[in-house]
Amino acid sequence: MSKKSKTQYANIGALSLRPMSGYEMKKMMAGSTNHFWSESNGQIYPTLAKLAKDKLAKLKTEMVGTKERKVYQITSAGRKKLKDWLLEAVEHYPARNELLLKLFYSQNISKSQSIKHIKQHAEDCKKMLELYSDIEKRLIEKVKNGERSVYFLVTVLAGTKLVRTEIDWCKDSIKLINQYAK
Amino acid sequence: MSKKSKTQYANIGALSLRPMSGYEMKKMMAGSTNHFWSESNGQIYPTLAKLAKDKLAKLKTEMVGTKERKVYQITSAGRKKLKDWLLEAVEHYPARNELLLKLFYSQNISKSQSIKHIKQHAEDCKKMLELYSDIEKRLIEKVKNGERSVYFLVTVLAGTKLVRTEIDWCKDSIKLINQYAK
DNA sequence: GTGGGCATGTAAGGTGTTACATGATTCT
DNA sequence: AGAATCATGTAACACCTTACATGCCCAC
Repeated sequence: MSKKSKTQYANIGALSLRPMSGYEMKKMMAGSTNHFWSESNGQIYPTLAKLAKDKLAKLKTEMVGTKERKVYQITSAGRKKLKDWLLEAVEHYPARNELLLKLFYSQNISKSQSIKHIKQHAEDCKKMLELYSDIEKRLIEKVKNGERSVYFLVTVLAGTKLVRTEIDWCKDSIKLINQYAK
Repeated sequence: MSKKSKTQYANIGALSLRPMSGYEMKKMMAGSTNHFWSESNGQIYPTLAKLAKDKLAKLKTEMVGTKERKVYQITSAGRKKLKDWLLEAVEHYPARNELLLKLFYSQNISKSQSIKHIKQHAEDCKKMLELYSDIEKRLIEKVKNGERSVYFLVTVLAGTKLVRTEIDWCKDSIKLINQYAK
């Protein structure tokens, strides 16, 4: 059996911020937890239904014209479940990184080819850094103004710090490869 | 359908270093690619068999006493397959990080509780840093002595740089949470 | 003699993605 | 009118891990 899924908790967590529909949850994840957690529709909708079945969330169907909109609201049992999980020790996922895997075996190709991948990665990181930096700035302001966003801030800080390091690593690696690879 | 698996390439890659049995490959991965790529027996053995079937590797069964030992050797078709993949653009995996997920929703618990997770993570990182640093030192020596290990070095460098950054981030985050969380 | 490392493999089962199906509403 | 967005959901399928099954060999 595989490692216990954390999807359920990611979804109760989202509902702990405010009541939401599946569609909104998807958007919300794409906009704020995307760099460390994201889920597809194939997970969100069934999980939300199960949450309601297990009384961890309460379903309220709103009508938008003739179209329904299913808004889920966390229950006290749901909050309890979330807290219990938050207190549990963090489990580690074996991370996979295809760039590093390719580099590890790059003796088999020319240095210009392997450097191309690294340069591309640096570009990608720079784009992400721009994005995260803006969010970071706004969150720092919010936190200083007394809003309770420290926890959002620390997750974004992880993003900015790590991509900055990756950009550094790209530079160092290119130098090393240029100097020492055949 | 899910993203195309890279398992096959990880295994041909390993065979590009030297002929190996499944058992050795497992050990080898645990010892050197573990921080960015690892595989279980349930993947390695069937993949190796398929590689032989597809003529990407050649199987030689050695006898150790009465016990067989299946050593796989990369073929030229295998090398070609590996090179083609090495030249392809890197695909990104959506990384999941349970610590960040927990922190994101940690308004729901006390700051001492959330800080506990971060401290634990810092400890874990420090252990990894020790481990990686040793390997890094040895590889730097090798590279300076003209051995072709630059590519191994850059992957280890990614490890050390990133965990160092994570340790920094832990410190910063603890401060921020202490100062601003309720 | 027994525990641990060597060595190969399979079965079961959960996880999660992609792609599809469907249709209303709103913006250009 | 047509495209984009809102909105919900399912089916098929690949992927990967865990756990098990099996048995030899060697050192203590």
